[in-house]
Formats: sequence, C-alpha cells, structure tokens
Amino acid sequence: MLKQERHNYILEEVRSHNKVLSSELSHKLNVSEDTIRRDLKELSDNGQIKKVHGGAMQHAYIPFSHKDREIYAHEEKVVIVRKAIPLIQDDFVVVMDGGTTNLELARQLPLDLKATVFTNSLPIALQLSEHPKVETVFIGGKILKNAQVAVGLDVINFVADIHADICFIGTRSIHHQFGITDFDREETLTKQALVSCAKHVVSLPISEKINTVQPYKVTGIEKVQTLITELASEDDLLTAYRKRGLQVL
Amino acid sequence: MLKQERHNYILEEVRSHNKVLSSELSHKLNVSEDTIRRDLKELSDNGQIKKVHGGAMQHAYIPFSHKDREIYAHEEKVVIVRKAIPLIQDDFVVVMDGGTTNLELARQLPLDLKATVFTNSLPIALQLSEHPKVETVFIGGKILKNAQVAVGLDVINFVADIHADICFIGTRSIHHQFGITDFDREETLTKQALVSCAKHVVSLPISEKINTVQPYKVTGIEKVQTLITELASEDDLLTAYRKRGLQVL
DNA sequence: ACTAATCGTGCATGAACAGGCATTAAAACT
DNA sequence: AGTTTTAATGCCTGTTCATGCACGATTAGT
Repeated sequence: MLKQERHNYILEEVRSHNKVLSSELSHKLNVSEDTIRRDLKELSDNGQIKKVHGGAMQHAYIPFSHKDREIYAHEEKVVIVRKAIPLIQDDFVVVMDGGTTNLELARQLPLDLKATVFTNSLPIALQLSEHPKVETVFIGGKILKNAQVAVGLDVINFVADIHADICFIGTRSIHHQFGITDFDREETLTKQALVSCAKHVVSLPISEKINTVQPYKVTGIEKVQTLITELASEDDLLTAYRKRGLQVL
Repeated sequence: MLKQERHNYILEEVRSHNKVLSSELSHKLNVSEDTIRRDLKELSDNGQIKKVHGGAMQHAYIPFSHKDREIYAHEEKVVIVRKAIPLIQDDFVVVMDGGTTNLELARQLPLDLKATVFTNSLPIALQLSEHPKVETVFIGGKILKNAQVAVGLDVINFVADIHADICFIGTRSIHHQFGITDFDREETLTKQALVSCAKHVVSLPISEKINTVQPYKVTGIEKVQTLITELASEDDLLTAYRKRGLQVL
C-alpha cells in the first residue's frame, strides 16, 4: 500500500468519522504505528487534519446540531430545487433519496402541495414531518451513520412494493457514459432499488458532479429521465445528456 | 475516546444546556470525574467555558440557540435515564419507542456501549446515528407529524420479526390498574407491537404521569417488568406497582 | 456550624510520542 | 549494469502525556 493511498484513506476516515485513532489505522492498514504517526504528522503539517494525542481529528468540529443546517453550495442547490418542484404534482407518490439537494427540495416544497413522500433519509423525513399536507413514510432499515440514511435489505424489500410516480435520486457522481455512481457499496445497492421503483427518475447534481465517476454503479444513464443542474439547460457540459434523450432543465 | 472528542462534546453540551455537571459527564463519557475536572479546567483556561463548583457554564447566556433540544422536565428525565442505563448490556438488542425521555436515554448512552437499537422515532434515530458503537435500525412506516415517530402496519410487520432483549416504551400515562395508555389510536396499536417483541419491557414515566389514564390501552401492567421514575423506589406513589411485582427503580 | 460533595495536588502506570538508527526498495546518476 | 541517493518503513530508547486513585483542603447547602 502506497503512502498516498494511506493518506487518502485517512482523510476519508477523518471526514466521515470526525476522528481517527493511530492504533486503529495501524491495524487496518497493516503498518506500524510509527508510520501512521508520520502520516498524521505530515497531513497535520499540511493543515489537512488536526493531530491530537492518540490520533487525529477534523480541523473544524461540526457539531451534530448544526451539521444538517449547513448545505454545501446552497445557492446552486436552491436554483436546482426551484426547477425540480414543478415536476411534483398533487397526489403524486414521491420517492426521495438522501443528500443535501433532496433535503433542500424537502424544505422548499410548496405548503399547499398534497403528496405522499417515501424517503430513507432521516433529515428529510424530519423536515417533511413539518409539512402540513405531505404524508411522509420512512423507509426503515439500518442507518448509515455518516449519511443518516437507511440502507440494506430492509429498504430494498420495502420499496419492492412501491410504484412511485417520481424518484429523486441522490447523486454523488454522474457521467454521460457510466451513469450515476457512488462509493459506498451498500448505499449503492439501496439506491438501485429506489431507482427501479419509479417510472420517472430525476437526478439533481450540482454542476461540479457532472462527468465524475465513483467506484460503484447505481444505474445507467438510460434509466434517468430528467437531469437538473444549476446551469442553463443549453450549457455545453450537458450536451451529451441531451443527446442521450434526457430531459435537461 | 480522544481528549479532544470529550472537549468537543462538553462544549456542545454547554452550548445546548447552558451548563454541565461533572458527575453527569463522567457517567456519559465513562471517565473518572478527575479527568472531567481536568477537561473543564483546560477549557476554562482557554476561556471557552466558565468553570463553577460541580461543573461548568457557558460564558454568556444565549437564550434561543438550541431551542429545539429542550426537553420538558429535563432534570427529572436525566435522573430516570441514569437509572435506566445499567439495564442495557453490551450486545443487547434494544427497542426504543419515541418520547422525550427515550430521546434523553439515547443522548446519555455511554459512548462505549455496543448495542443494536431499533427505533421508530426520527429524533432518536438521528441522535443514535451520532453514537460511535451503536448500530441503529429505523423501523419504517408512516410518520406521525407531531410525534415524529413511525406508526402503522409497516411498523407492526417490521417488529413482528424482532425478538429484542429490552424495550423502552414511551409512556404518556401509566396506571397500576389500567396499565399503559395513550390517546392516539394508531400510535397505541404500534406501541402494542413494540411491547410484545421484547422479553423485558421498561416504562420510564416522570412521576406526574403516574396513575393517569388515556383513552386507549397499550398494555396491561403485567406485561411491564420494570418501572423507573425520578422518585425514590420506596415512594408511596409506587407501592401499588411494587405489589404487582414490578421492579421499581 | 456541620456534613457531604467537590476540588486540587501528587503519584503511579501505561499509552503515545519524538528522534535516531538500520533495512529495504525504488529512483537517479554514472 | 553498477553505484549512489533518496524515500519509506520498522524498531529502539528515553520522554511526555493522559488518566485513575488517594488524601487532605475547600465549598455549598442546610
């Protein structure tokens, strides 16, 4: 295993768990604690993490109570969500995957919209429970800690019985050739189930996710009917998707 | 657990409750009070909190910062939860109903407890997703707006397959003769299912709920093994329950 | 003023650390 | 190809850090 690989792994761990322990890393990566210490020191000197006795932590601690309030690239996501809302009609059955864009969608739903929303995301369910007319159904299952979404067999079984009008699928990466991809295997399988339970699948990526790829495939691009970004629909970046027959907004 | 983690936790706790008690922190974080004292001293020296006898406070009172975290009769519920925690052992399968007392229980779970928790409450699931070692499984279903819990057939079917070690049932009213009762029909049916999936049922009412009654019956008192209130276990109010063979804490 | 809780200090112990040294492997240079 | 350089890693040693415990001093509540 290369040093760079370890560094990437460590950074990923820190991002998702807020901390790492030297002893744990040493065990997982099969190197001595000395090496880990050197890794941590280097990353710390670069300002990428904060070294502490026994391991390292993320620089800025983002407490639980604030974490879900702040949305990365919020402006862009508001633009996207505005374009997405007209897709939802009264009495629709909607499936909403996790992700901050979908959370923003949940927040911006018109208060007079009457619909049933199935979701596997805890923050989205909480948000929707405050909506006066939307009936919220949580798709239960094992909760993935970082993402605060339910995943796994329970989810997959649950949605097998649903035929939704529209599905908003969380999109970590989308590529005109490789489709929607993600990096967590279990999450990917769950997303596959969500995608296949709706006739109309919508992806809402911010433009920086366009034409990036992650290890695991959620779905091919042909299963996605609509793509909405914060860009103008004629933007060059989206040409490939228009050509493949997607509705681009 | 890293020192820095404790510090973050303490700061967050101070911000949300305006104060912390050394004894409480010591329990929750599973370290000696000496260590907590040292933590508080350090944070205090950095000017991040104000140390006082018995714990610490935040420097300036910020009235509405964490309004959503406030729990009615919080003090009493902390007392209850303290007594409840020893009931949960490592590798237990726990079922947690909704309610603010159970939410407090989720918050106070020792960070080194390893367990699987099934819950139908969104806030509790969110809280538990922050816990490092607890595996959280959400029991999906229709979300009841006010209570933010899942109810209905989906929930009932889900728990039919579970055999839990212990179930903490949310208790709106408990009576030595009429048992646990509630006022929402659908929620009541759901609670019945939760109760019947565990060998050990625990009710955590604050004393003002003792011997009150609601329209619908969740379960008779004979199905409840343990009753925990903020009162001393010998309190007269609890005599009737002791006589009926409940463990009263 | 009395009593129990809380505090501060010092000490002991084990974990984590820094820095030097040896080994290996890859890279760069004759 | 053969040699030198450099980087990466593991191991060793003395040092620092974190923590729990003991014990006397201090404080708060009655």
